[in-house]
Amino acid sequence: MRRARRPAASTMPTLADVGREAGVTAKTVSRVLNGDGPVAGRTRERVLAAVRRLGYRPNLMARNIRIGARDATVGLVIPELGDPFFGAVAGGVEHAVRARGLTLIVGSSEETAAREEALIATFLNRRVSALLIVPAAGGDHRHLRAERAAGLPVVFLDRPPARLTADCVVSANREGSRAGVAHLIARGHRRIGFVGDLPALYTRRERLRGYRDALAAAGLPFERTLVTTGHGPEAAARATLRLLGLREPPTALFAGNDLAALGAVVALARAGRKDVALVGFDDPPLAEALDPPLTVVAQDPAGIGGAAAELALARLDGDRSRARRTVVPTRLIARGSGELPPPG
Amino acid sequence: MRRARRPAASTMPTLADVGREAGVTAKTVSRVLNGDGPVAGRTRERVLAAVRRLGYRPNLMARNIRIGARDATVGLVIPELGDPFFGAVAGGVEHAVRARGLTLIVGSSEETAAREEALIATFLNRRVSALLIVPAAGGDHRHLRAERAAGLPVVFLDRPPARLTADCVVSANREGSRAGVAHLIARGHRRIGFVGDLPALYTRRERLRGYRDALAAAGLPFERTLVTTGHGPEAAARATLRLLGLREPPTALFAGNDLAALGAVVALARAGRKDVALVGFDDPPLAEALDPPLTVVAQDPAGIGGAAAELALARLDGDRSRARRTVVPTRLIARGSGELPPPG
DNA sequence: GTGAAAGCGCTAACAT
DNA sequence: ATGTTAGCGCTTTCAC
Repeated sequence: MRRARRPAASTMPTLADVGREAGVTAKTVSRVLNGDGPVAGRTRERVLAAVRRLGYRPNLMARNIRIGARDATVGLVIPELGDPFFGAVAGGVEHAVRARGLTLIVGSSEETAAREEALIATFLNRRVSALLIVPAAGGDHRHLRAERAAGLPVVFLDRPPARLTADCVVSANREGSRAGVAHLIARGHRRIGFVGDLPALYTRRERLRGYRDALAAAGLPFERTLVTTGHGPEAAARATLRLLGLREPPTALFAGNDLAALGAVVALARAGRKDVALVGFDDPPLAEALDPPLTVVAQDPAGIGGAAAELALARLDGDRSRARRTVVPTRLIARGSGELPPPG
Repeated sequence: MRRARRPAASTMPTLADVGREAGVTAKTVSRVLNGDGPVAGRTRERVLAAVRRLGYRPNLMARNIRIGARDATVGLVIPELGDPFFGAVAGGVEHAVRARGLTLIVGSSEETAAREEALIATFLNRRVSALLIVPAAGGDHRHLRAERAAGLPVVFLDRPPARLTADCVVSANREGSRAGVAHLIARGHRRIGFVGDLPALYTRRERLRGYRDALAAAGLPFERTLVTTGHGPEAAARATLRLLGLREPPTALFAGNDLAALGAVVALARAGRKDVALVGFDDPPLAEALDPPLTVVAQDPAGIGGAAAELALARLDGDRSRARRTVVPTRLIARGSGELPPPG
C-alpha cells in the first residue's frame, strides 16, 4: 500500500517499469538514458519508445544518492528576493549557475540572522554543491568552517562574513562613495550632507568611510551633524528635511543607497528646493528621467552575483587557493543633479 | 574506494556513523532525530551529542527517496529573475512557499520557449512538489497535462498557458488599462497614444484591449496610427517621438509597461514637452519623484506571486476543484502626470 | 526501548 | 550486448 496523499509520487514510473515495458532490465534502460555501456540499436529504440509511452522521468534524487554526488544546485541566501537590487544580484547568480547546468535555489533571510541560519541549514541538508550568502547583520558564520574545510564552496556577497575567513564579493563601496562626494566637492560644495541607512549595515559604514575620505582629501572638516541615519525612503525624506533646516545647511547631499536617494529626491521636490545638489548610490531605472536627472554611483548587482557564482564554480573545479575578496567596481554616472554649484 | 572529486560528499557522516559513535543503530538515531518511536532519555542524549560531535546533517535526498515523497521544493520558471517586476513576483512566491516549509527553486527562461521547456524538465526530474510558470511566448504546454492529471499542481502566472487548461493568476490588465485611459479621457483628452510592447506578449494585447474599451466607452474612434509597438525604453522613446511628430499628434500617452513609461518620460523630457499627459502601467520606485510625478496603473507583482503560490499549495492540500483563473486587481495612482488637460 | 532486515530508485562492478 | 548483485542513506516493518 502506498500512501494516498502523494498520488503524483506513487504513480511515477521507475526504471524497472520502463524495463518491463521494453522487455529489458532496469540497468539497460539506465544505459540507454545515460549513454554509458553499449546498447544494441534495436534495444535502444524499444527502450526509448517505452520511456515516451510511460512518460518516464529519471528521479534525480535517487540518482544523486547512488552516485554519491552532491545535489546539482547552488543555494543562495539573500535578504529579500523582491528587492530590485538583490533581485538583480540573484539574476546574475542564476545566469552563471545555469550556464554550468546547475539549478538555483533561493531563500530570503529578511535581514534576520535566525532566518539566514535556518536557510543555510536547509540548503546544507539538501547537499547543495555551493552556498552563496548575503549575510544579515548580527550573524556568526563560524559554523561554516567545517563545511568549507570539507570542500564546500561558500561565497559571501555584497557584505563580508562575520568571524570567518571565506571568499567574498563586494562593491567598491568606499571608493565609489569617495568618487561621488569628490564629484560634489569639485563643483565647489563644502558642506555636504550624508543621507545614510542604519549603521549596522556594512555598506553604510563603508560608504560613510568613502565620504570621509573625500572630505579629508579636500581638506574639509567632518561634521557629525551632517550625517544622518535611517532606513527607507520616509526616514531619508525626514533626514533630508532636517539637514535643510540646520542653521548652516548643506548645499549638497550624498544619498547612501537607492531608497535614501528616493527619499531625498522626494523631500527636495516637496520643499521646492531645486538649488540643492544630489548624488545617489545605486542606479534605479527612472534615475535618468528625473528633473534634473539623478547623478549616481552605479553598482553592478548582476556583476556581483555573477562574480560570486563564478568564484564558487572555480572552487567546485578544484581551485584550492586561499580565500579571496573580489571588489566589483562602481561607476560614477554624471547626469545633472550633481552639477549644481553651491549658491553664492 | 570513494571518488576523489567530491570530497565534501564522501566525508559527510551518515546515520550509521552517528549510531556507531553513540553505540546504537542507525534506526535509533533516526528515531531521535525524527521523534517518532520511543527512545530512552539517556540514549537520546548520547545520540544528540554524537550528532553534534560529527556535525551530522540528514540527507534530504535519501530521506525523500525512501518515503516516496516528492521533493519539498516549488519550481518557478520566470523570464528574468533580475527584472524588477519578475523579481518581485518571485519574492511573493518565495514568501508563501517558505511559510509552508517548502524551498523555492528558480530558473530564467529569457522569454524563450526552449529554455522554458528545459527548466520545466529539470524541475520535473527533481520531483518538485509544485510548478509555477510565467510562460514565454510561443510555447506549448500540452505536455503538462499528464503531470496535472497525476496530481502535480501547475499554476501559470502573469500570462495564461498555451493549449492547456490549468490554474492561472494574472493582473487585471484589461480593466487596469481601461481605467488608466479613462482617466485621461476624463481630463478631456480625445487623442491618446498607446506606447506598447511587442504584440506577441499577452499583457500587451490585453492592455491594448483595455485601451480600446475606454475609447469605445467614450465614443472615441480607434486609430491605428496612435498605436505603437516596440520592446524596451529606447524603442518606446522612438515611438513616443514618432507619435508627437504626427500631423495630428496625441495630447496624451498611455504607456503599456514600466519600460515603455521610462522611454516615454525620457523622450518627453528631451523634447521639452511638458504639455503631454502620461499614464503608465506598473509602478517603478522613482515614479513619485518624477516631475510631474507619474500617474500609473500599479500592479501587485508580489501579490501575483503570492496568489499563485497559495493556489498551488491549496492544490497540494487536496483541492481538486476545476482549474480557475485568479485576477489580481490593479490600482490607479493619480500623481499628476495624467492630470494635464489637453491644450486649447 | 532497540535492533535487523528489507527496500525506495537508481547505478557501479562484476558477471555472462 | 545484456543481466545480476550489491549498496548509496535513509525509513518501514517486524522482531525482540
